[in-house]
Amino acid sequence: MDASSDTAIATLLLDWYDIHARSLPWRAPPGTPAPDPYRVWLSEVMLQQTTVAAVKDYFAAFTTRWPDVAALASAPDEDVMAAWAGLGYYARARNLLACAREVAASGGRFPDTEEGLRALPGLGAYTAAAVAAIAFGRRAVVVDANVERVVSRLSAIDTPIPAARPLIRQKADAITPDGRSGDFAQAMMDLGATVCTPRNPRCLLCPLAAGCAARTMGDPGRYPVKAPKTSKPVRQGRAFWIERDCGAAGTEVWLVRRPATGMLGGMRALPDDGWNARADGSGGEPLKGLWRTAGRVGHVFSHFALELEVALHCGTRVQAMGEGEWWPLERLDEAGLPTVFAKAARLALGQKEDA
DNA sequence: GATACGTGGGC
DNA sequence: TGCCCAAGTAT
Repeated sequence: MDASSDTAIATLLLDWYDIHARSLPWRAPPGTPAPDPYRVWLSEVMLQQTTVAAVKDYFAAFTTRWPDVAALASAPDEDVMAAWAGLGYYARARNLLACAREVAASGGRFPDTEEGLRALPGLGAYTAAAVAAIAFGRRAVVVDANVERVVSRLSAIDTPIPAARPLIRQKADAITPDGRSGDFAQAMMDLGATVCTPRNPRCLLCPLAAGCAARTMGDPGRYPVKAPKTSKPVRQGRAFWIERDCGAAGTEVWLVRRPATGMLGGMRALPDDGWNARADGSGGEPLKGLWRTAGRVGHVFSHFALELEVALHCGTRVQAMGEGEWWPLERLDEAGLPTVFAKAARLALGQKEDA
């Protein structure tokens, strides 16, 4: 593909975007001034490995509660972690706060260059390029999974990802125009999300179909080529649901805070028997007395699956065990439990209703 | 380069 | 139903 056709790709794509751009809460319409860098940054971090549909409510909640970077920087850790609960990849929330505080401490404005952005916590190559392009109009080569798919199809790249990444980046660089940087980046992502989809791409609607090698060869869905996935181990574990003043008004449950790093790091949780990605749980109940089983919940993490037995202890005047807090059942939805523990809680509460 | 790190939706 | 996938980053 020569330079003139590379230019043609950008023109065709931007013309398509002028008509078909998705309207999203964090986005400015095509050709209009860039949105607030805080909102661009926040949305990009939330969107890392996460679907637009899942992000929308969280983005609204965060921007309502913390309208600017100074407000977010001032928020207590536990409030931000709880607000992130359910969105996954919790290191993002920890890095989000660290980044907000770093920006706030250095004057309250985000760096306006890709290099400056890349130095902030939680901003890797993709996010730094995306914010530089979308919020600051900088020319940047923005490569996410959508761009990888579009480019690997345009050029029919047979090398599997991740080995193909340097070539994909080079091809993406070649078609990235000097102007309309933010629009171009978002146009590539919109094309990938709505037309050049992973399965059953809608080539008849694609503005780039005429120059697409994969389309010409007849099987665009074959790209990008990826290495086969390895299967996930299945681990066994137990979680402990401990109530005090069981059945009374104002019943509370014992919650702990997970260590700051690792699985579900920094999140509120039920006590458990130490299950992790590498081993089944092996610890005993944190409290002597009568236990019964509520049942099991299944949960699939990014790199393993868990079968979690939920053990119940319903006592009166239960003593506190180590670090943790008694949490009122009627406010449990505000505790910010990660999904696996929210499932366990639902099971435990269902048992109570049955009893 | 390989691995750890969540979750929900689509087919 | 189970597998694939998503606007990746840190180590």
